[in-house]
Amino acid sequence: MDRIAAFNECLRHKGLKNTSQRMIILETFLGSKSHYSTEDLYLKLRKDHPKIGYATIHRTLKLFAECGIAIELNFGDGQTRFEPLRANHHHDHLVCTSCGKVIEFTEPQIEDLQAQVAAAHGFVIKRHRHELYGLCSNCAANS
Amino acid sequence: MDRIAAFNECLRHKGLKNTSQRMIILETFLGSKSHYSTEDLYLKLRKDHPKIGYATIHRTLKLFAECGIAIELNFGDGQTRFEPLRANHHHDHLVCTSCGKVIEFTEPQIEDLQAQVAAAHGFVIKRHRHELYGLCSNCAANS
DNA sequence: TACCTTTCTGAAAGTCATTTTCATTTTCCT
DNA sequence: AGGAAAATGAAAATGACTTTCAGAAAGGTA
Repeated sequence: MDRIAAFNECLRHKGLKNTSQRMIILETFLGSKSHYSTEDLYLKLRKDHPKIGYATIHRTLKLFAECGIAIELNFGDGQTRFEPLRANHHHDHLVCTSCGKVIEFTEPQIEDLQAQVAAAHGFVIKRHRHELYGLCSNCAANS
Repeated sequence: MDRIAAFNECLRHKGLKNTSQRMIILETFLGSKSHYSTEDLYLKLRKDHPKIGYATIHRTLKLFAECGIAIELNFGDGQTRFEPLRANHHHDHLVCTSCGKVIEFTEPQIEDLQAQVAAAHGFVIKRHRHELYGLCSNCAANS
């Protein structure tokens, strides 16, 4: 099941309706590797779909997160960003605090250790956030 | 050097002044294990020091972070929290999404792996955020 | 100690991302 | 096709945080 089908499934499950706006937003959202804020996506969509309002885009991004189509990211700049989620492709982030570049990484050993830590405290983990902030190779070289 | 002395040192270094409000806020802040939001600390201080304003408390908490007395935490609930920082005592967090309980953990192997990941991408890490969200043992048992 | 420049403070106003409201439009079940 | 339920978009509201500003306090200097 691709992500568009998964979203439709989620809408049906929640008793919500499929609208042209939601499809347009979903396709644009999936068709990029970016980490969109509502503002980013609003500006991008405005070119071809000037009638779609900011509130609708924000509501829809939150809905994507609820449906498991996207995850919310917060890199501490005051804006929530949304990232398209690929099934079975969990990853964490390296964030350059100078140029804003974001690199994804996966480290199964860290995942294992996390699970051990949680188990040691009796926690049942639902999700986690792991972000490394610093300078990317370019910015480190030029500073 | 204790943290009060370190704070005074930082004030002097920045050319800032030591005021009674800053000392009151610092002592209250250090005298607790909590993860304070500005609001939390404002409400707590209001009992004994009703004249200290919200803005002063928030400015002071930010200043603590700049001076390395505190770190800013963001658990995704829209409020920034500040945690007193002990020298040489880095840790990460387990957060219960049901009751709000926060447990600190340390896992040196994870720290090592992080450093390896960063090095593999040429990143120079300045700080990181690692939070595990789920249900604490109590909440897991009662759900 | 008295002065005086700089920084602080508190209240109120301002920002800004996000959320809600509400009148109208659209979806989709029967 | 008809109609209940949900969605939309514009505007207003919210809430955390930040800034402004006039008076107060700190702390260096003479």
